[in-house]
Amino acid sequence: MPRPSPVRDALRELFERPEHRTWSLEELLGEVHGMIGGGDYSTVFRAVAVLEEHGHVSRVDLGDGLARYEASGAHHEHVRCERCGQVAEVPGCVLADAAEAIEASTGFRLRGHSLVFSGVCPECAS
Amino acid sequence: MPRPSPVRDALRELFERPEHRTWSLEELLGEVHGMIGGGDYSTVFRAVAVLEEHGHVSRVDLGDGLARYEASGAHHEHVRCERCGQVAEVPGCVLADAAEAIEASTGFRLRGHSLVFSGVCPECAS
DNA sequence: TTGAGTGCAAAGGCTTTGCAGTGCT
DNA sequence: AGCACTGCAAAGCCTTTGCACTCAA
Repeated sequence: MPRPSPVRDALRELFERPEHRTWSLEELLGEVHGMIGGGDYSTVFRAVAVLEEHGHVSRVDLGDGLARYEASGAHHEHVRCERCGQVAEVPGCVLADAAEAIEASTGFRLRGHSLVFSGVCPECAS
Repeated sequence: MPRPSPVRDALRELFERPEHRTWSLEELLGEVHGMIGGGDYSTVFRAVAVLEEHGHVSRVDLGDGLARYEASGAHHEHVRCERCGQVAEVPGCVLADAAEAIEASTGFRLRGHSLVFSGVCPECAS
């Protein structure tokens, strides 16, 4: 039996929050720090790696060179502002229908996809 | 007036080839080396940066941590094999229709998107 | 005692940048 | 001479790993 893991527990709790957003490792570290008053970058890194292996979280790539993680489950895409980096969510999955056609045309057996829209958010546009 | 740039010229020629694929910096360096017998990683890097600024090529993120570049123009998505890393193209753009709905729901003004499907290619599946 | 969980520090891998040399213009 | 283009080398940034320590089982 594994011994208690405050860091991983904090992360698990974090990812169970109703707000479904993406977290970079640094943001996760900050949250963990606030929750248990400790924690280390590498520990967080390893903890999310375990959570990812167990299917609790998914690593997402928003194209800004940072690894981000989100709770598995409700799948959706993201929009990232080219100017300020703000990330918003796109409700619903736009691609459910496309998958089948793509499998037929490429011969690949699809298992996932990563879609990031980029543009300018309302604040930056004004 | 800029003086001649063998590296950039080679790259421009490379990106004008009919085969429309993505290139990592290392692959580009290899090609350039084969074309003009010289070239350097950083030179290639700066050359594609210029080409990108001028809108001739686009940087694409396939989610494997490598920067890749493709000729601007015909836009399409990619499928990357989770096992061997092979990249295939998805004919047509699946997302033309979705953009408008997304702008309405998020308030972002969209300028682009990055979509990568992942799965298992025919070779790896067998 | 044994090994999972941690921290600290350092290694890796790729991208970017600094700088001095070279050759057009 | 002035400056764009290059190469080489080094700096940056994140991610990932090594190692030694602590503590529950």
